[in-house]
Order: sequence, then C-alpha cells, then structure tokens
Amino acid sequence: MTDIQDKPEGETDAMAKAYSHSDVEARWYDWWEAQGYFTPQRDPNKKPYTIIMPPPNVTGELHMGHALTNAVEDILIRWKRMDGYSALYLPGEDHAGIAGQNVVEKELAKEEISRHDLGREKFLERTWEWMNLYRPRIRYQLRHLGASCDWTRECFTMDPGPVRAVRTVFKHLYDKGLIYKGERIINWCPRCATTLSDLEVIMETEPGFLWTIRYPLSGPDGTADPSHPGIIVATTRPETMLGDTGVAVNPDDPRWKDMIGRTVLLPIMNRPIPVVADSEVELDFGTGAVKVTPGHDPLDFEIGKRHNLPIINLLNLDGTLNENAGPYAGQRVNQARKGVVDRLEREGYLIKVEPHTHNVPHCERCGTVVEPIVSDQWFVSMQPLAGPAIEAVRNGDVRIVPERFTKVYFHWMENIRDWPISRQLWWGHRIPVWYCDNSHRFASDQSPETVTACPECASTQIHQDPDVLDTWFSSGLWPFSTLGWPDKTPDYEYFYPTDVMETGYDILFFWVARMIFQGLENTGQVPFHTVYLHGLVRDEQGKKMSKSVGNVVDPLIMADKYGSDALRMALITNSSPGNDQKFSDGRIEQTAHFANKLWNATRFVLSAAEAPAPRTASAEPPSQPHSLPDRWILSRYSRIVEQTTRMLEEYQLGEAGKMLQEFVWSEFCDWYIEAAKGSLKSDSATQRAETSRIARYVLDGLLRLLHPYMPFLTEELWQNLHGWPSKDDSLASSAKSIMMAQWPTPHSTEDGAERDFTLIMEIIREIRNARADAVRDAPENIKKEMTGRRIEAHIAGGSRTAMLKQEADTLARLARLDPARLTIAAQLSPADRPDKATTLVVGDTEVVLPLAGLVDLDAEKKRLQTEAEQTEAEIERTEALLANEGFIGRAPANVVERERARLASAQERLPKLRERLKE
RNA sequence: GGGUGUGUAGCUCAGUUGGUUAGAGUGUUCGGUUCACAUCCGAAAGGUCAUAGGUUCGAGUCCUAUCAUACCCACCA
Repeated sequence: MTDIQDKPEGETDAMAKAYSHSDVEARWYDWWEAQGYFTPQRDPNKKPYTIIMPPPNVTGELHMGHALTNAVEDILIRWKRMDGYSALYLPGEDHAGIAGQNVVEKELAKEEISRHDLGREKFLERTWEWMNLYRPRIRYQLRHLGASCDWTRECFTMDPGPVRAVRTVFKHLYDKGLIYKGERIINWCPRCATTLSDLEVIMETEPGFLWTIRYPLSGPDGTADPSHPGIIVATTRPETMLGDTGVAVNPDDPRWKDMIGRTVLLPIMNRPIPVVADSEVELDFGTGAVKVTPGHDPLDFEIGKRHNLPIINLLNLDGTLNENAGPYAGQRVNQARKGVVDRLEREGYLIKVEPHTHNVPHCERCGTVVEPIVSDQWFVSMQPLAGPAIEAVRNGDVRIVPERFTKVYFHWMENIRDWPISRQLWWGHRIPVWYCDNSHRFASDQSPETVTACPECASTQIHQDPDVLDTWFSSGLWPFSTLGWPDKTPDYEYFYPTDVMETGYDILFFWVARMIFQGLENTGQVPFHTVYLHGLVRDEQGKKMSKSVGNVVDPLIMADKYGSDALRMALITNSSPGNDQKFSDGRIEQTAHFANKLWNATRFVLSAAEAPAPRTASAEPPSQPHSLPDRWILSRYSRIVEQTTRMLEEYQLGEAGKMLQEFVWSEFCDWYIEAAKGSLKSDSATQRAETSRIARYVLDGLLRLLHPYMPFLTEELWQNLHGWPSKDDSLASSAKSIMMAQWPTPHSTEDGAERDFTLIMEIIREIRNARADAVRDAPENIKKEMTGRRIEAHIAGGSRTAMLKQEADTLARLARLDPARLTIAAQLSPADRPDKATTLVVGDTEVVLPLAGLVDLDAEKKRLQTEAEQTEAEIERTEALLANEGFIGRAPANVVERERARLASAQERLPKLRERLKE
C-alpha cells in the first residue's frame, strides 16, 4: 500500500537542520494503520485496555475540545499499548438528534424549503446524505491528529448494531415498567417543535416586568363584586392569565386568610376560579397570591394537580395562541402579552408594573424561548435506576477524575427527575412502540419491517409511534452497543467493561451519568472504571468558543501551522484535569520549538553514533559506564522513567508531559549532551563507543516516553535512530515501530553519580554567573576582551578533589576555563590565591577566579559579606529546626536528613567565606 | 437559594498523602559567530502564593471567614 518503510526520497543520510512537521506527520499514519497496529487482537495472554471514543456529532468540523479529548485518549491508549496491553481505541460518530436535524433543516432553508415540504422519508434521505458527507471529514481530522483508533471497529450511532441495542434496551425498560407514557408538563421549543429535557434548556437572566393584577371577587350572581377588593396577584407573564384556573395563597398568610375557598372572577375571560391554599406559595414574594396556570408553568402544574384545577392549554405547537385564548387566538405570545396588559389596564385591573429581572428558558440548540406545556410524552423512571448508579461511584467501582466531580454527580443523581425521552423529530432512533386499532400498545425489539401484527389481538392495523428518542438515549448505551451488545460477541466478552471514559465535564449529566445507569441496568456491570473529565478550551480572552461568536479556532489549522504533535503536547501540558484553559498560539509555538529541539538532539546523537542503535529495548548499555556524565544521565533517566509511569497511572498527563519536556531540554540537551561531547571526542575508541551507546539508549527511551504525546515526531526520530526500518517481515512489530515498542523500564539509579555531577553543575553555574556579573559591570574595552575568552581558575576540591580532577575537561569546557591555567588541588597554594580574585564557595569546594583587572575589591568584599550573612542565617535556621523536638520527632527521616545535610554544608562554607573576608 | 472552581513572577499557567530559600514558558535586561539546534546557548531582575484569622514542629497546600471572578444546579409566580 505504501513505501513508507523506505527512507523518504530526496533525503540524504543527514537529517535536515530544522524540523519540518508537515513531511513527517504525513508519513506515518497510513503505514501504522496498514501494519494493523491500531487493531488489537483478543489475545488471552494480554490484558485488554479499552477506551471508547466519545462520538463527535456529525454536524460539522471538529473543534479544539475534540482535539484535547482525542489527545488525552490517544496518550492513554498509546501508553497502554506499549505497556503490553491489548489496547482498543474504538472510534465513532453520533447522529446528534436535534442538532443533526437542525443542520439539515438549515441547508433546506437555503433552498427555501422545509422538511415538511420534503416529507419524512425524503428528509431522512437528505440527512443521511449529510452524515455520509461529514463522517469522512471527521475521520480525516482524527487521523490528522494522530488518533490511533481502530477503524475496523468504527461505529455510528445509527448503525444496525446500536439501533438494535436501542430497541432492546427500550423494550427491556418498557416491559419492566421503567419506561412509561404520561401527560406531564414539559419544555417545548416552538422553533424545533419538540420536547426538551431540562438539561437541553438554558436559563438566561433577562430584564422583564412584574405586573400586579387584581382579580375581583365573584359576586353571588357570577359578576364581579364591586364592594370587595378581590385578590391581587403578581406575574411576569400576564398573557398566561388567559389559562388561569385558580389563585393560590399560602395557608399561613394573614393577608389572604379569608379569601381561601372563595371564588374570584378571571378578568377578560370572565371565568370564575377558586382561591386555594398551598404551602408552596412564598409569603414574601410579590403579593403573596399566585395566579395558577397549570397548563404553562411547572409549579402551577403541581399546585393544580393537588387542588384538582383544570388544565387549559393556550398554545399551538408553533408557539401561537390557540382558541382557548379567546380574543387573542392566533397571536404570538409577545403580541398577546401586550394586548392583555392593555386591556387589563383599560378595565382597571392592572395595579402596577415594575421592572423585574427573571430567568427565561431558551432552547439549547436554537435559542428560542421555551414554553412549558402539558403534553403526552415518554419518560424513563429514574428513581430505580439512580440508586445503583450512585452506589457504583460511592463504592469506587467508578472513579471520577478529578474527584470533586463526584459530589456534583451525587447531587444531580440524588435529585434526579424522570427523563423525558420522546422527541418530536424525524432524525433519530424511532420509538419502538406500536399501536393497533383496538387500542393496544406494545414495544418490540425486532426490526420494524418485521413488526406486522399486534401480539394481543393479532390485528395488522398497527402503526409505529412517530416520535424519536432523545439522542442521549443511544449515547448512554455507547460503551457496549459499540462492542456488539446485546449479543455476547467475542469483542464484548473481551473488551467490556471498558477502562476509561474521557470527556468534558460539561456532559457529566447528559452522558456520563446515563452511561453508568444504562450499563448497570443492561449489562450488570459498570461501563468503565474511570471517568476522566477535561476542562473546556476557551479563546484567548477566556470566552467560550462558539460558532456564532466567531472565536472558534480550528484545530486542523493549528496542526498545519505548528504540527499535530505540538498541538497535542500544548493542549495537554497547559492545563490540569477539570480546569478550563485559554487557548493561545504562543503555547503551541513553544511546543513546536520543543519538537525542533528533540529533532536536533537526535541529529546530534546520530552524528556521534558509529552504527544504528539496536531495535529492542533489551540492548542495554554497560551496567558500569565509566564517565560521570554517562552514569549521571542513566540515573536521572531511570528516575524519569519511574516518575513518568507513576504520573500516567495517576492520570497526571500534563505534569508528566511537562516533566519530560523539561528533562529533555535541560538535563539531556543542555547538560548531558554538552558534557558528553568530551568523551565523544575522547582518544579512547571504547570510551567514544560507550558514551555514544548510552546517549542512544537514553534518547531511545525518551522518545518512547514521549511517543504517546508526540506520535509522529517520535516515530520519525526513532526510525532514524535505528537506521530506518527494513522491509524484513520477520521483524517483530515491536522492533518495527516505536508505537509497538516496549514501554521503558528504569535502568538503575546511582546516588553518588548524581551527587557528583550536581556539584559539577553547581560549580559551572557559579563560574558562569560570576563571569557574567564581572563582564556586566566592566567598561566596554574590557568587556570585549573578556568575551569568549577562556579564563584562569583554581579549585580547592577538599574531599572531592579526585572526582573534580577527573572531570576537569567537563568543567573547563562548560565553564569556559583555560585548561592550561586550571588547577585543582585539595588545598590551594597562596600563589593560586591572588589578591584580586573572586572566590566562590560551592559546597565544600572553593573556586578562585583571578579575573584580571576586573575585580573590584570592595565589591568582592561586599559580595562575600552578603554570602556569609546568608550562610549564617541558614545555619541559624537549620539549627533551630534541628533543635526542635517536634520536628525531629515527627518529620519524616529523609526530611530531617536533608536539613542535617544543609546545616553541615553551611557550616563548611562559613569558615571559608570568613577566611576570604579577613584577607 | 444551593453547590463547585479560580485568585501564585509584567503576561499565560503548573505545583496530588503539608516538608529545603515556591517553579515553567513567555516578556524584560545583559552577554554569546563553541563543529545538534539562533525554532539556539549562558546569565540576571521579577513573587508578603487575594485578604484576615486558625490548626501544625512546619501551610501555596488543611480549616474558618471575607473580597474578587467564573461556572453548575434549582427557578420566586
């Protein structure tokens, strides 16, 4: 299929000087896929590791949030795959119910037709066309971002498998009595012409008015009693008074006590309505009396039920008023409101109008004001399902990261209300319920074409419920419907329950909670053991990215500009789980620089190599390397391997990534490579080979640690490091590609080497620092002379003399000392301590720098003085700490030890500083 | 009304069982044509970790209160 295994044409053996992401990132994905690396086998000797991708909506392009989601998931999957698991990352897309229907309706609107012009069947054809157009785009984007998902198992929520799972679950819950149909007050979007769940309704605070209206007492003859003041109600929606069927007051309200049980006359409609007592009515809001509109207010609906008040529906499904609204029939709500208020005012019923801010419900998808209406809809009974779902999180079967979201989850689950699942849409899973002409009703899990007769009366005059299910109904089954459930397929048996569900915290209720109870109810198991919730990716100002605001950043554009690797790394290292992040170009640019750094580090290691590195991790370096930098980097590398693995296990993906980045840049590149240049130029061929081998070994391991974060670049570099892949098919996959290579294990740590090299680094830093100080204050001519010149230095090494002598070359090169004028001895002779010199005390060593003509004696004295004072303070502090019995007794041993070492080191420094001061 | 975050260097952010003198990137200043890298190297300045109390031998980290800010849930008509 592809020649990717060949070294790309036009490239010589030398790698390019600068890293170019576009060539590299185009090179590997198809090869990986063709090699079958993304497709895990059901290997009984391996443990499964499963992540089901949250299916992106097929409504458009992927956004930054998707890029983050897929980066996190792919990091986990790639890590586990290398760590020996049979890792399945199952991709898919969501049909997106109402959102999916809306995008197609918008398309139709451009042609100036509505879905009704097309009819249900044609409309669904159009919608499928859209889906088939956009699904490949999503696939392309996921590939571009490097997601190592198994395309052979790709799934769509409207595929036959998930469709059957939906019917099976529906029938199960229906037969169990957990799905029921009933008249309830629900949210109605007049624009989308469908029911919405509470979660799909966004409350927005808006300025409005509070109208105070008088309802006169109904006299004995059924007309208004002019001798009585009546009852005064307050409302934010005066037009709903047309549907009032009562007035409610609090039973303890002295103002209205004698009104309870009496009848008032509804203005305009001239309808007698009762005054009832209900404790839900607040005493201190408005007038204490509430007009009751059971047809159009959730609270009023409840009050009406308690007092047997009739329900009057005022609205047509398109949001206009119906014949029950009397003279206002046919008008829209706002128009009717004005009319009602005007008339009430004319007739003297309007007492006052005051400004009042209140919350207005809007449709999540189209922004239209949502109307509460009473309607016959399908519901899922939540009480029985919520219990086990709460228990699963409480007992740790499901762990939520970050942990604080468990509280949010509990609160929602414990106060859950029944879930309205029917939607008056065309696009979605049709409700598998049929009605026969003998008024029987039944649910079926069979394919609709095969449902031909009523099971009760055998009538063939049957019709299916026209509604479809809330899109989140099928989403809730996703962790198992994608694996073949309800059949006990081999995949289901092997990969379920899954491991991690990774998604944004904004869909904790919509989706995560529903997957948990659906999984428990239908499979008897939790669908995943960990929920990892990431934060939102916001724009540079911290605003939510949205198409309408126009501040959406396309991840593909960023990937083209800086590389997918850089984008992934930037998204993951610049945030912590559950917290939002502001997106900025600068951060990606910085990680793109890191990619270049890694590229060049590899170039260097390769240039020093005499042969390609062995392709397996077992080819380890000698257990007793000779040079200090080699011993040091192996030890440090081993710690990094251990820490990276531990952090990944704790889901600290960003921290691990940052640590690796810093380690590569600072310790590996700035210190190790610079120091290793010494032995790489050594006269000894064995020494050269040894260091080269260790550099390759460590770099190989670092590339593998970084591979989950930056898959393309690390593959390219790994292949370069190993002499580019051969076409030898007998090679194990773990030797062919970094993505199948073994996850690194620590080599060995060596405290002594770390201590020694740390001292070397400190001495070098001190010398560089002193030199920069001296040059900074020097006059221009001396500055010139000093620049780039190697300087004289004398080091009193005390107990470290032997080690320092051995590292003289490293010291001289990295601190830019003149080797001919560098002396290292246990004690310095007076000749090595000229008057005009800077003395640096580093641990128990002293460095004397005779910076000819540059040392200002007074300034030098002052510097030493300050340093001595600081050291004294240090001694004082640590001594006090160590004299404190509470500290000695309760602090952990290593902390006490560290303080002792600090004290000892300060006590060693102080006399040396004082001695210098005396001179 | 209930709940959850956030507040750390000029800017953007890390900091997970409390443990040295709080870190990174970026920006600023100074220096650098060392044969991997100027997408680079070296150095410096810059923080009373929002405020006030408390617990503790020890607090950026735990507790209480306050202020600022963001979000979630509920919906008082």
